[in-house]
Amino acid sequence: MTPAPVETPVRVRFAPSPTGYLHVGGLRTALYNYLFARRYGGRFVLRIEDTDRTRFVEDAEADILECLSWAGLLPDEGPDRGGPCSPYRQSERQAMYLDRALALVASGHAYYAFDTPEALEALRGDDAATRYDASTRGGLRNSLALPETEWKALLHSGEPWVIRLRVDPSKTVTFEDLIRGTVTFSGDTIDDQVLVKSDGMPTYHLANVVDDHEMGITHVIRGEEWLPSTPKHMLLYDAFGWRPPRMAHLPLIMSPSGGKLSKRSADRLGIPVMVKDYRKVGYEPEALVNYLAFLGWNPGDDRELFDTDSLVQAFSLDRVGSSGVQFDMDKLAWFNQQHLKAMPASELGRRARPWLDASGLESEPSYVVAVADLMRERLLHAKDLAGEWRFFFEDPAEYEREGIEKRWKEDSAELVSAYADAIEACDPFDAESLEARLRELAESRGVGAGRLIHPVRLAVSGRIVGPGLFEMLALLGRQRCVARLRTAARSIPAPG
RNA sequence: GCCGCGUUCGUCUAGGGGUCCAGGACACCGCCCUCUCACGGCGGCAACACGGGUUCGAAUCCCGUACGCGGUACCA
Repeated sequence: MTPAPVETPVRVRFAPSPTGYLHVGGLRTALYNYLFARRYGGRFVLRIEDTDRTRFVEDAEADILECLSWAGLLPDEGPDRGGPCSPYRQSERQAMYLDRALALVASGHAYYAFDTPEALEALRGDDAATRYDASTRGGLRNSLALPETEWKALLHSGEPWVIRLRVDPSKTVTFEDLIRGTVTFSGDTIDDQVLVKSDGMPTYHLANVVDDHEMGITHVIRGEEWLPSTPKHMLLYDAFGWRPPRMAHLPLIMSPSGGKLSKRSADRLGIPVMVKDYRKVGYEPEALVNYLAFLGWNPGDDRELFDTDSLVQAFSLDRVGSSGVQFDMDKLAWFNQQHLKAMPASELGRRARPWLDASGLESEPSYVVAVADLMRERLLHAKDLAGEWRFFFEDPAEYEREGIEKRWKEDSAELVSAYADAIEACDPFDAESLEARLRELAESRGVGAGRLIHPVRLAVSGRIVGPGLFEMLALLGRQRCVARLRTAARSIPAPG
C-alpha cells in the first residue's frame, strides 16, 4: 500500500489541557504527532489548551514538558521555546477568539444566548435528550428568538451571555478521517455549541479551530474521543471560510478491565497512568515509546524493536488501526527488557546509577558497567541492579531460605571454606582459573561440581539464581569472594 | 435514549475476494541448552462476534443483529 499523499510542509500539534499530569494516552498522541511530523519533515507544535480556568493545575504544564523531554519528543514550537505562532498558551490568545466569534455573529453563523446553565438544566429535567439546537432555540432567550431591541438591551444590561454556533439542521457534515475513512453526521444531531463562555473564555471547540488555522496546522491527530465533536469543528471552518486540516482520530487506549484507561481503573490493575510514574517505577523512555508506538500501529512486517529514529522511518498513518487497544504491562516489560539488552553496557550502567545512588550503593563507574554487562540479559529493569542484584555492591544481608534448604548440605561449610582457601591464592583471578580450582577441589573430595557450585553461589550472592558463577566470582573479586565464603561457612547452619 | 466509531488467538496485531483448515509478537505450557535463573533454540495451546446476502469462491464486499467503546457540558 502506498502512503497517502501528504502535503508539505506538515505542521501538527499536540494540544494537551493542563488539568492534570501527562497521561500515558496523551504521550501516545504526542508520539504519533511527533513521528508524523518527523516522517514528513514537518513541525511538531505544543499548544497548551488552558481555557478552563476552573480545572487548571499549576504544575501540569511543567510536567507535560518534562515528560515529553524525558520521552525524547521535544516540540519544535511551544510555550517554553516560542515560535512563529506565539503565544502557545490559549489563555494568552483570548482576545483573538472573541474577535473571531463576533465575526461569526456578524455573518449570521453564531448568536448570543442568555440562558443560564441552571435554566437549561431545569429545561432538560428528566429528559436528558433535550438539546439546544434549531428545534428548541426558537423558544429560548437568544438573539435569534428575541427581538433585536430586547436582546441588545440584555447584552448591555450586564446579563451573562454566551455565543453559540448556529447549526443548520438540514446540513449533513461529512469529512474524511485518515484512519476511519468517510464519517458522516446529520446536522440535526449537532447542537448549537457554546463558542464563548460567559466568563469570556472560548470553549475548546472555538479555540482549537481558530488556533489550528492560525498556526497553519495541516493534520489534526488526536484521540477518538474527539470524533463526535469534529462535525462542529468542520462547521466552524466552513463558517470562517477556512480550509480544514486533515483529520486522524486515534483508537483509544483501553483498560484490560474494559473502558477507557482511567486513573482509577488503571491504578487498581497496577498500571501507571501518569507518564512520570513510568519513570518513577523504572521504565526506560525508549521502551515506553516503542511500546506506545505499537499500541495501535504496526510497521507491516515482523520487526518490533525500534528506536525513535527508526519509528520515524517506518511510521505512517495508514497503518494505524481503528479499534480500541488494551494496555498490556507484560508486553511493556518485555520491551523494557529488550531495550536494556540492546543498550551498550556503559549506557545501562548510566541508567542504573541513579537507582544505586538512591539505595546508597557506592561503586566505581567501571565496576557498575562490568556488572551491567554481566547482567544485561536477565534484567527487566535497570533498577533491579540496586534491588534484587544488589549483592554486587554489598555483602548479602541474608541467604535465601529456599537456597539453604535445597543447596546447603552437611559438608557445604567445609567445602566452601576449602574453596575459599583455594581461591585465595588463585592467580589470575579469572573465571577460567576459578572454575578449574573448583573442579579440582570437587574431584579431590570425590563430589560432583554441583555440590560446590550451589553453596558457593549462595554464600557469595545470598541467592540461588544469577549469572554464570565463575564470571560472577571473577567480577566480585578475590577479597569479597573469600570473605563472603568464610562468612557463610561460619554462619549458615548445617541441615538437620 | 440519541449520535458516532469499532469487532481476527487471553492481549497487541498481519491479512483487504482464491496463495489462510489464518501468519508474527507478548503471556502461558512442554522440550533442548545448562552449575542455577535468565537468554537463545524447537514445539504446543489458542482467533476471523452472529445471521443474511453478493460471488464459482468471503476473515476479506454489502445489509442487519449483538456486543464493546466514545460522545451527548458555558470540560478538554
